[in-house]
Amino acid sequence: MSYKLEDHMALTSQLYPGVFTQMVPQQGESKPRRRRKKNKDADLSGARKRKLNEEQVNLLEMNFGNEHKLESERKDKLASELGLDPRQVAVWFQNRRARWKNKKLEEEYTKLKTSHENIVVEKCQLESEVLKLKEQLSEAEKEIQRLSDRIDGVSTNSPSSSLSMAMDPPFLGEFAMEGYEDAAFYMPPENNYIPGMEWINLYM
DNA sequence: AGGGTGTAACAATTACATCA
DNA sequence: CTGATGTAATTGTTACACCC
Repeated sequence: MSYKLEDHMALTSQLYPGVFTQMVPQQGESKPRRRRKKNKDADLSGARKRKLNEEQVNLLEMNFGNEHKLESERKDKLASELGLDPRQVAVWFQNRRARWKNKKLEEEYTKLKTSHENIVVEKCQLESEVLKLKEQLSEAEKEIQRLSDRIDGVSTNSPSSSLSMAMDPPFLGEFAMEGYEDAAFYMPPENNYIPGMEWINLYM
């Protein structure tokens, strides 16, 4: 039989190479599953042979490590090597794939959770920085207001001066320096630092 | 084209074993 | 003894290939 299941599966198993993803999950109303009866006639005579022994599990694990998918040829070979029914080998692989998938999902969840936590921390840091900057901006605005008021005061005392002249020292002529004790106002220090005006550096 | 059938894979569930 | 947990096995569903 030229069954091209692999071709179809290749498209749907991007997440877990070697393992087929679920077909479209059944959604909507889920039909009640028939319950299996307890097997009261279970083989109570001698060993139940339910648990696989360590050697069998080791070999199965090794094989699973190489390839999660189990072709029928490999299944039969493994089964005869392990002295198991091929059906048991198939079931073991099926269950093992389910466990592996669960583990991967858990890992993925942990990764996403960590990533989310980091982002939350970063968000907090950014928010506190925004608060700080807002505070600085407010201080700077207050400072501007203060200076502006001061200039207004100066212009009231000397009718001939104007705001533009006050803000533009070269036009103050020979009285320029005497009129202002606080030279820093128009001649910032070397480091350009003005208390409460740190923000201005952002634009310089 | 489309319905029937077989097959393989999977999720969900059950049954049993083991351990604290 | 009992509940929790792990795992082998079963059941039901889905998608696909193939045939008529």
